[in-house]
Amino acid sequence: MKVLIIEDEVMLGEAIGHLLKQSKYLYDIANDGETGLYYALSDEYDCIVLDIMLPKLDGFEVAKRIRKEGKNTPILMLTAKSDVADKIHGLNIGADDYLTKPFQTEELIARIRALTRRQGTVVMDTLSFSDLILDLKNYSLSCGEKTVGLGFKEFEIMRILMSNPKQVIEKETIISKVWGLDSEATDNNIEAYISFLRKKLFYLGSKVNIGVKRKLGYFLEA
Amino acid sequence: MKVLIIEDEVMLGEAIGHLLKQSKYLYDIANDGETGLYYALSDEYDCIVLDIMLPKLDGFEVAKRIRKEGKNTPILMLTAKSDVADKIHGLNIGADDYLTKPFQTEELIARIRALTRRQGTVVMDTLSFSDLILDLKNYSLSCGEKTVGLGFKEFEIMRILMSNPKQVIEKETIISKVWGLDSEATDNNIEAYISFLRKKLFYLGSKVNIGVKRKLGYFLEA
DNA sequence: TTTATTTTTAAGTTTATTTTAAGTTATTGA
DNA sequence: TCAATAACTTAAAATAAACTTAAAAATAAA
Repeated sequence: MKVLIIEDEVMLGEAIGHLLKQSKYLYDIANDGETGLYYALSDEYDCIVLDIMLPKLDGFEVAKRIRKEGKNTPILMLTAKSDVADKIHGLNIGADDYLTKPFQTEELIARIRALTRRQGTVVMDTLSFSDLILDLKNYSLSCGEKTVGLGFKEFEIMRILMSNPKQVIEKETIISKVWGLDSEATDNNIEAYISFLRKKLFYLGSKVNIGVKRKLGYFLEA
Repeated sequence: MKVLIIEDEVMLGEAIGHLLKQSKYLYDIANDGETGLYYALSDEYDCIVLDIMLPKLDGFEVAKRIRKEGKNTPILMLTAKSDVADKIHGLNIGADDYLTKPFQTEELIARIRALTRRQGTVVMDTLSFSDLILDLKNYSLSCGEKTVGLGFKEFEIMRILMSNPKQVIEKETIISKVWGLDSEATDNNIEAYISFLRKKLFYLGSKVNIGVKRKLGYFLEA
């Protein structure tokens, strides 16, 4: 799960990021409306935390354009004022929830959790493919009796592969979802993790293996 | 948008279908688990409404097999009991949402709408000609039961041929599309790949073969 | 802080794809 | 009919991509 934070107060942005990380979310931060919008449209995020007061493009404008592009990524708006008019305006424009600064950290996390939960649905807490079960709650992968814990990045990669089993996922996609859009990560980074994951699949004795399509990407096969 | 209803109570199935029709959805109905599963695997549906109590194969089993085949079509499970254990079991197996009978019709439609919304844009992910299917997502070519993986260049060539079946594609065109405009590649390069592809078509047992027009290029014929 | 874990880096190794090339077969037109 | 040309097939060589590791660096936890 990945959250985009659009917030110009650097310290606050980092603080939110830190909180999210502790709750096992990935995140990126954009410091102004323009870059924020650009990131938001990339489709990498499961939720967007959006400040209203922003340089270049204010939060309302950002939200409006995101919706205009047909994206319905959940948006949680942040504002300094507890102005009801602002709130209504934001919700009309397409924000999904609203939080007034200053806020309790638990409150923020709770709201993000609510938004990232699939609309009107109970959260799914495992993903499965063939004989594998990926536990989204405690970051473990199991096959029959055996279970192994996965590191953060191992987990994210496995999740991407297991949400689209048998489909070739481009390395590009994996890098931008796991390391971030503007990351320095190279193919070799992915390769190392794929190697780690394969070792774990072997240990688990699973029938599943991670296949590769040269020049393209990776996929799961039974 | 098309929904598959797997429900043995004929009246209920029809009623759901009727509701869906009013909301501009297309639908098919299967009356037992076995046919339901068969339909589900055809990849035509954007959402599946699945009863648990079913003849031949129960809903849990159907869901499990759908996921095992790597399909992640959203599944909305229906059940008569409001049993929590059932609910958890269903979600673990890969259902995306749950609804207890009897239910409000608005509720059903709202949930189906939620499940079909997050799917995003529909992309064409296969090309077909005669008995061949080229899978653009996992770079494979299949005919009936058999499937072979294609390498990058094999795939690109096959894609060009299959997008213009029966039309003669000049070698020039193939070279510039696959190797690049300013490449050093010779006709012999293409010939080698055509040979590889023919071998694979033979292995697949397809009726299709790659024909040649001397001095011009190649084409597919049934 | 120290310790443990995760992540990155980098080099050497392996492997799949791609190219080359030489021998074979088919097609064309003089 | 038979050169001549074009296309076919194949093995083996070359190349580029992917794999694997160990070790260094960074990060989180104690």
